[in-house]
Amino acid sequence: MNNQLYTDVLVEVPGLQTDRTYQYQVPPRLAGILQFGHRVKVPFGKQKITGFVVGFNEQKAVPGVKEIIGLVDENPLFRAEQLTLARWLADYYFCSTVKALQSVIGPALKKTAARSVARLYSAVGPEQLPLLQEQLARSPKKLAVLETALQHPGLDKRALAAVSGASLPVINQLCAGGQLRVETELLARDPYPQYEAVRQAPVTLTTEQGRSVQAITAALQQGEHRVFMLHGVTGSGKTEVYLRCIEQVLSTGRQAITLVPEIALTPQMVRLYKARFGRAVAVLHSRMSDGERYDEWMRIDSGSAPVVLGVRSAILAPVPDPGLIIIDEEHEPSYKQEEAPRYHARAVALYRAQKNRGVLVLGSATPSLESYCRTLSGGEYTLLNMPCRVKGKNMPDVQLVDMRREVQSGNSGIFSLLLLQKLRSRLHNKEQAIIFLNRRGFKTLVVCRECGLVLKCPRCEISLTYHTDGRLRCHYCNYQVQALQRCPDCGSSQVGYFGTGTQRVEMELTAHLPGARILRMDADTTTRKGSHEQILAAFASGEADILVGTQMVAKGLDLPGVTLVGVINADSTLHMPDFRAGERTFQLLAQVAGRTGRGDEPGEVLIQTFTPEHYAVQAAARHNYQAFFYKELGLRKEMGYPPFAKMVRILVYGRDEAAVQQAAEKIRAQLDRFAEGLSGGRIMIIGPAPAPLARLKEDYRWHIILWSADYRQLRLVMQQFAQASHGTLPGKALKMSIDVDPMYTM
DNA sequence: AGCACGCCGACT
DNA sequence: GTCGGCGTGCTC
Repeated sequence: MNNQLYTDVLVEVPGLQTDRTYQYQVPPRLAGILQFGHRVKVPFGKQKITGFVVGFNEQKAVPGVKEIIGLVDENPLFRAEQLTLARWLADYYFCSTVKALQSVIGPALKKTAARSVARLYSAVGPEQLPLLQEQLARSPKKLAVLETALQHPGLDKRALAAVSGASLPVINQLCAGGQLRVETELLARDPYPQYEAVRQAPVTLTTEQGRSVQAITAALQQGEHRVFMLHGVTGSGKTEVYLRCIEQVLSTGRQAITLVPEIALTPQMVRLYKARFGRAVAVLHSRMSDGERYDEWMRIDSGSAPVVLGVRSAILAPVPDPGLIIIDEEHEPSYKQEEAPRYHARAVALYRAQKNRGVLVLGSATPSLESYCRTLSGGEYTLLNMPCRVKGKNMPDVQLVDMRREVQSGNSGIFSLLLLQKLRSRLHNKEQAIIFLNRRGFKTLVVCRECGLVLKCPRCEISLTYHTDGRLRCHYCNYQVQALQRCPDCGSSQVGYFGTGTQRVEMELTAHLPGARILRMDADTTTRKGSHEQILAAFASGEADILVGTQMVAKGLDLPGVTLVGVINADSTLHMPDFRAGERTFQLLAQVAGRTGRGDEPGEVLIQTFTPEHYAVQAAARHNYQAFFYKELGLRKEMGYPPFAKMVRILVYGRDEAAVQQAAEKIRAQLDRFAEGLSGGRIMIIGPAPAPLARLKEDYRWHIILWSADYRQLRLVMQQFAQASHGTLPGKALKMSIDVDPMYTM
């Protein structure tokens, strides 16, 4: 259908960040065969590289046009919509189109030889058996094989050998001689073959669930683009709402994508979907083999799996007509890809839903500020509230312990007296407890242990970080001040640095509670695959009294035998040098506070903190999202941070610190020049400053952060910069990354 | 990424 | 005088 002579190819050259296509001549032997979406081998300079066919021409555009060498795959790998999506990604996130395309068609590129079986059939019919017996009188093994093949058609080689008692070479001879016919059958890998659709007794929806389902299905029937924010506390039954809505969208002949965070995509979750939709479900997650993912991808592409359940990258799946996209736990930072293209699955979902007149449902107990503020009056999202737990379970009691008082009364240990007392009573009653250590803080954080003051940058409201040169620095703008001996607020000399590890907690716990059986779960004890589950299983079966762990225990908090959860340092994430520190602390504490007490016993939560009056801590303790939201929103507005602005972060990194700093300074000067030429909304540019993670894997890291309420202006600056730099830096040892809407500024 | 072109220092 | 340093630029 295309008698085109020339083709546009998007080339894949490492180190070359270009959105240009290159024209190649179509050799006669590929005329009529070469199609849009084909992966091809092409000459490029002196090398041979791969590229993707993205267009055709009748006319030569370049005098020295070269010829395509050949096809890499038999079939095209993508359709026009997928290229459009890749182009959007490349444009929005300032990365090369090939890189974006490679992400969009990821699994298709990793095509592994599909598993197949060679089934064997006798080439002669049973009526010829007497004749065979005569012919093969001197080859009893061959005869036995053919007789077996007649009796049991369709065995594979090994089975045929076993049943007939012959060896494999005999069978191979028969195949070669044509007496056995070989049929190759492709096996589709099904990663979850054991979960088939089972009819269940229909669940009766709560009033709130019913209302939410009705609102969403009504929109689905209208076939209009809408966005719903499903704000439901943990245990309010959001999943059932999702399943009902998917049923509805399937009935209109369209498809649904559900995204869940990595840790939530457990076998139980898959079982739930498979039980409702059976083989219609395709699952995509990072622990699958390339082959399994490829098979699921193809089932999606062909339309035979209209229900997609997966992690972040599933938002790129080749679903033909996604009428419904659901993002569960939409606030989770794992939806942001931390390598190019640095996309946020929620942003991609919004794009696809808009383009496709689809419905987007964002579910969370602790919605991101970005999303929730769009439900306010005048916003474009519709809020659906589900404030109650199903079956009338109550939220657990949360108590705050002021650690400053503990210090004042002479207890400078990790544990408050109250926590120790409660732990002892749990041990006595043979109940279990979890100690949650919010460790992801910085040892270099400066805190007054008397009044709880944390030193902050006067310009950025970001916590200052202690450097070994004795100075305190802001990792946003590079503000510096000499380290203080005394607290500037209360004059106390009890100024110290934060940092408590799980090992130390475990040790001190053993000292305080001799005889208690303690399990530790953190990055050190969960290196092996599955060790995470093993530790939780051991704890669930009562092999230990206390489980000590970091973030990752948060998902194991549903254990019914647990009646106490203790949080050691609620503050440590609070004062991370990041503008989202408060939001992340609230989300974490709210999650902890919301997850216990699912058994019959009411759960109890104890949060130790140096700043009990902090709004994020207070709101989490009271299960009050609104209180947190409005306070945080006010602060963001004051500072002009997202969601009131769009933010872009440029990170420069490399082995040579001086070169890194110099390059970062050059970039800053360049950005200033680009920004100067614009009239419009103001663009804030700070840095270059050493990134909070100033050194990572041998590389020194400096960054520049830009933000503006006027996103178009910011884009104009960035577009000029991206064009000028081509995504690369002069000097071989220097690297750069551009992060649009960064989740972390570390 | 490779590989060319191109303009300044120490060698036969 | 030339050989070669790797800075800058291009690859259909």
